[in-house]
Order: sequence, then C-alpha cells, then structure tokens
Amino acid sequence: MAEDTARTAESEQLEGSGQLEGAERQPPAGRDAEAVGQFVERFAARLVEAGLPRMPSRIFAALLASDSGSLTSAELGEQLRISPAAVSGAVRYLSQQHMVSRERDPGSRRERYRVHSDQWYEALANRDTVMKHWEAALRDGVHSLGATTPAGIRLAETLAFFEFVETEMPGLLSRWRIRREELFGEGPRG
Amino acid sequence: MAEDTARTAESEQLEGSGQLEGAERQPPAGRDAEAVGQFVERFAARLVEAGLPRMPSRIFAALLASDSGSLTSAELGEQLRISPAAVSGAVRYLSQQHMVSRERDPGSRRERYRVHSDQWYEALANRDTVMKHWEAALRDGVHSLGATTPAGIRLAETLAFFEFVETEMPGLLSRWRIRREELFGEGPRG
DNA sequence: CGCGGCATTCACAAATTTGTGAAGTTAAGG
DNA sequence: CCTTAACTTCACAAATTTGTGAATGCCGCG
Repeated sequence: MAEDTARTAESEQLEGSGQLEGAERQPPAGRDAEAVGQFVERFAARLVEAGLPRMPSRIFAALLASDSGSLTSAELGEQLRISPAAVSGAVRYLSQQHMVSRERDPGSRRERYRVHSDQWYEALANRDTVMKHWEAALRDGVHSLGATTPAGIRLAETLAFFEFVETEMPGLLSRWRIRREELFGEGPRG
Repeated sequence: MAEDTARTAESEQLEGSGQLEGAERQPPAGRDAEAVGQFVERFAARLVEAGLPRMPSRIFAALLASDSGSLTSAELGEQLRISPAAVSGAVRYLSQQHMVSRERDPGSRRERYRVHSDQWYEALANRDTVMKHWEAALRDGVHSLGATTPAGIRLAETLAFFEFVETEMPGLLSRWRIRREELFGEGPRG
C-alpha cells in the first residue's frame, strides 16, 4: 500500500477557527498534525471494517477531526494526499448517505463539507430508507415463503424486529439529546 | 462456471415440517424453489448494500429462508451453486461475526450452520466488541486532539453517544422480547 | 466580457477482493 | 487399520472495485 506518507506536511490551513498561536510558529507543523493523522487513520479503519468504502471513511474521519467540523475539497485533498477526483467521488457518496452536508462559502466557490455534530449519528440511526428497503424485502419474503411456514414465520419475526426498532428510535434519540445536554451543556456548534 | 455439480441431490431434508398450502401448489422441485431463490437474492442484495460481503450475504439469506433455520455445507453449496470452498470461507466469516452458529449432527460429520431466530439481530445489536473498538479509537482521538479543542469536544460527544447507546441496548432488547411475546406467543424454536 | 480557479466527470490502470480447483486433514465406518 | 466422505486450506485466475490524470463545465472576479 506504499504508505510512506511524506513527512513535511505543511498543512497549516487545517486551522480554521480561533487558533491563536501567535507564539513561535516554530512548533511542529500545523497542530499535532501527527496525532491528527493517526487518529484519522485509525478511525477510518474502523469505518472501513464497518463496511464503508475507504475514501469516504478517510474523509469522514478527517472532517470529524477538524476543529471547525468542515473542510474544503482542496483541504481534504491535501491533507489526505488524494486527488480532487477522489474527494469528489467520496464526498458524493457521503452526501447520499447523509453523512455530510455541503455548504458554500459566500465569497469563493470553494465548497465546504461538514459534519453537524449531531447529524452524523442521527444519520446512523436514521437509516430510514435503508430500513424500509429491508422491510420491503422481508415482507416480500414472508409472502413468497408463506406466512405459515417456519421460514415465513422467522422472516415475519425479523420484520417485526425492524419495525420495533424503528418505533424505538425517536425515543432513544430524544433521551440522547437530554443526556447530551446534561453532559455538555448546550451544544457548542451546529 | 462449471456447474456440472451432480444434481441428483437428495436434498429433501430441506423440508422440515408441515407443508399446508392448498391453493394452486406448484409441484416443481422442493417447495417454491423459485420464490425462495428470489427472496434469497433480494435479501442478500440488501445485506451487500449494508456492507456485508457477497457470499456471506447469500448464505445468511439462504439460512434465513430455510424452514429448519439450518443447512449443511453441502446443501448450501448446492442451493447457491457455489463451491465448498466458498461455503467454507463465507461461513467462517459469519461465525466470526456471530451471525451463525455451527452445530454437529451426531451421526454424520456434516456440519450444520444455523441462525437462531433471535441470535442474529441480537448479534446486530451486540456489536459489543465492535463498539468497544470504536470507543477506543474515539477515546484515543480525544486524547490526541486535546479534550478542550473543538475537535476533541466533538469526538468526546460522539464517544458519549456510543456509550449511551450501549447503555440503552439491554433495555431495548428486553422491551423487544416482551413485544415479541405479544406478537408471536412463546417463540417456537430456539 | 473574458480570465482564472475549482469542482466534476470520463476512461483507464492498478490493486484488492472473490471464488474456484485441487490437495490436505480429520474423523466415521467397515 | 484402512477406506471413504466430508470440511478446510492453498494458490491462482478472474472480475469488481478504487483512485488517478486529463478534459469539461461553472462561477465569481477583474
């Protein structure tokens, strides 16, 4: 996989928000570019294991690790050392999965991709559409195999489970929001 | 692909229990081999979309669609028209994910692979180990990026969400069991 | 109104993954 | 103790997927 990753990494534009360095900009590149990179790698690996394609995983992880929660295509490309095409493709994928949203900086036409703090696990829970597909397939199966056959019954049961989970989701999320409030006060950024 | 596989196939033990159709029953082989196959295809497709490899998906779907909830390697190979090697590999994968369990028929050394009615969605919920890995990665990230940086905070929040979900799981599952009882009486098979 | 920069799309090349055939291993049955 | 039938492992071939380079389209700015 030739991952001898170049070292210098002048990725200082990684900073986006109040990064009052001021002090000797001498310290290691960017902020802990090293540490950031490592985290991105690791977390992306988890996502890959979970079934997400490689590039989308890396990009998502990078966004998650960025201070502003958003990066432009160029920044992503540079940080991850991938071509604009790769960024484009991966970002399209993530948009379709509702895992990132695209914004437009008023001035330039650099597009920003962002993870809303909440959005992403809500998306994770919100597999609504996906769920629906599964349920459709299962319903179909119940019908095909016969609702009274053992297999049909098993399928019906599985279907019921999906429906049950769907039912539970709203409550779970609202409990989460409460807990989140407890832990973090009101959320800092959107 | 060489499909010269013997078709003689005494796979009648596929049936397990009462076959009480009534309406126009299609005499063709097995039961509705046609319909079964179609369901297996479709459901497997969903699983693939969800990130599961192809063969494991097909095998899992086939097991789900079988009346007894269990099939032998040979049966799987024949029904899906794949080689024993493919069955072996896929089944190993599924075992590792705890999506099937292996049994041993006392007499012959044909191995049976089975989906417990519950087991599989419990496994789906029980991504314990997986969860732990994610949490570890996140914890690591919080530390690397600094617990007070915006990115670090976002990560901590995500971590909290995972922990929260883990907390909720037991309750959710037990509510499910109750509901399951309501809907299906006491579960038929284990 | 035209220029300059960005992002997207297309087609291809490379790399990873997938599934098969054949040999290897273990265990039942004569 | 040997034969036989299964499952597993190994190495390879094929097919799908992945990421890049180059060309195209867009939009804001001068």
